[in-house]
Amino acid sequence: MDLRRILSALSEPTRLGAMQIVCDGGEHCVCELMERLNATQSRMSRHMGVLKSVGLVVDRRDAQWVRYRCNPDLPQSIQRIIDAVLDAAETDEKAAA
Amino acid sequence: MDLRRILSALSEPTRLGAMQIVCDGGEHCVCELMERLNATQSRMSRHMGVLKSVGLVVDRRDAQWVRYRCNPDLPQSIQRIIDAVLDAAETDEKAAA
DNA sequence: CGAAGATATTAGCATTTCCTAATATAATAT
DNA sequence: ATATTATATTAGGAAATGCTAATATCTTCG
Repeated sequence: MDLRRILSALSEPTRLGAMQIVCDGGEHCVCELMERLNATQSRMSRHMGVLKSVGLVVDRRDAQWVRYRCNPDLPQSIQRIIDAVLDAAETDEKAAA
Repeated sequence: MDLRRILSALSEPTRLGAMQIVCDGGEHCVCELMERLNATQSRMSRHMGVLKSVGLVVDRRDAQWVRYRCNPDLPQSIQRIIDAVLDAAETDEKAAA
């Protein structure tokens, strides 16, 4: 778990948005993420690749889909960061609305 | 408070190191930070400028020195992120030692 | 005032990051 | 087999980031 790379991964808005979706406990295919985050297929796939490479998410092939979900085995110190960041992101969104 | 810029600021090692020092509750001049973080004057000054511009630290002129300290008025949602990140950084360092 | 110390800023360059467009791969359906 | 759907990867370019070296600013000291 490379803290620097994790923070860097979270600092990109589309990736942060993906984490918000993916950390609801469920699984989400790239096509769903693309649509909800308004991203092209290539961009979305690439961003999910980054999140996967730093260990924040895991994926699983399911027929023609790839299902992403939050990595359930994150170290506690990292999980606390994710929780705090997602909470702050949510706070932001409410303030903006 | 721009979450994206805050995470980006924290993702740079010298700046994270500066946050670790500056968030001990005290004040620290650039010359101290440069020395402890092994950075040139220009680099250190620039990095502190970034931390200041995103609101993570505040500064104060004191004779020929500029004293930096953690911004004491951070929103709680941001403070939680800082705490979690500094904690994870410390965990990392202990693991590496 | 002129020298010295501390900090900030500028200029130029190298590296990284992110994007689009195009192409490749994998699985399903006809 | 071929077409379709979903995803990944590649290539090329634009923009952002970080560094060094040099210069400017501000404050103290003699």
